[in-house]
Amino acid sequence: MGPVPLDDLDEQIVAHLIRDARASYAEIGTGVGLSAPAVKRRVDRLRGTGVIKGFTARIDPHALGWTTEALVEVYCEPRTTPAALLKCLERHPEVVRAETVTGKADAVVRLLAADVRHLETVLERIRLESVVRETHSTVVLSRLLERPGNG
Amino acid sequence: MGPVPLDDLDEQIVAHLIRDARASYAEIGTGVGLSAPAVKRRVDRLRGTGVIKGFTARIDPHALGWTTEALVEVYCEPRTTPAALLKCLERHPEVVRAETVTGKADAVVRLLAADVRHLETVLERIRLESVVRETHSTVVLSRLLERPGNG
DNA sequence: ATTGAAAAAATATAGTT
DNA sequence: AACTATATTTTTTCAAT
Repeated sequence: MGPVPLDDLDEQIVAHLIRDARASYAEIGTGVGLSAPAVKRRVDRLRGTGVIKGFTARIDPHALGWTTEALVEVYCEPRTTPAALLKCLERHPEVVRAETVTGKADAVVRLLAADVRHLETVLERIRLESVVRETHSTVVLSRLLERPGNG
Repeated sequence: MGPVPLDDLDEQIVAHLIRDARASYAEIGTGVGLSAPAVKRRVDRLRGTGVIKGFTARIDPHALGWTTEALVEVYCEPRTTPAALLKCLERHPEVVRAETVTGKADAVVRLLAADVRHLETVLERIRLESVVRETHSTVVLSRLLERPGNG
């Protein structure tokens, strides 16, 4: 699982797939000066080595009426394992992302809720979890910048 | 720009595309009991209404040797507009995401760096920006949970 | 708004340099 | 490791219900 070296062609192919994951191999090939089968071989290899984890649709939650996002610092009870925290968090569908962090908090959790009222109920639900000691929330006002792929 | 209502079929199609953005229309159609053209029409409509913003490849930064992620609270100089902050942040390719937030900080920025040394140089660069007054960083230890699509 | 059929395009799998 | 050619699959278009 060491660092996988990408040549210029791989980088261009990855960049193209980040921009448009449904681009045809032929289209990508035109851009990088490769035939469609050659592009496919490289994409297969990039998936095999784990560089490309998969392809996903980017959804606009606002268009669906999910207007409220929050970043929540979660403080856990002593001796809570990451696995236990994960098991607890994945019970809540509003949790869109969670990662353990350095600092006072144990994890930062991203929540997506329909509105502030919904957000409040989610936070209540999460604070009821036995492994959660405390939560500090900040509400997201607007997305300034988003670079897909890693974002 | 009001909330777009999705019926069950739309929801299933969106869910399928979040799981695999390169799935063929025929494959999606088999899952939801629709013909390929019918699926395509719905996907086109979902793109038109902005529900689907696009399709992207999910990259594993670790596989590429980008091992260090950080969440940075950015405190701006008084009267800094979001537009000015954006203009400043997009100059730094390590900024993967940025959003304005409630609370003491003005924005939360996600950074992706090759290593801690690289992270340090990025933070120095950002702190040199005239609109930035202060930064509080926390380093990401591990991704616990990630639900693609909105994540 | 979906279906079905036909045309066009893209993909997978060869074999070749 | 990449190209060309070919068989197969998929996408797209269009007419019809």
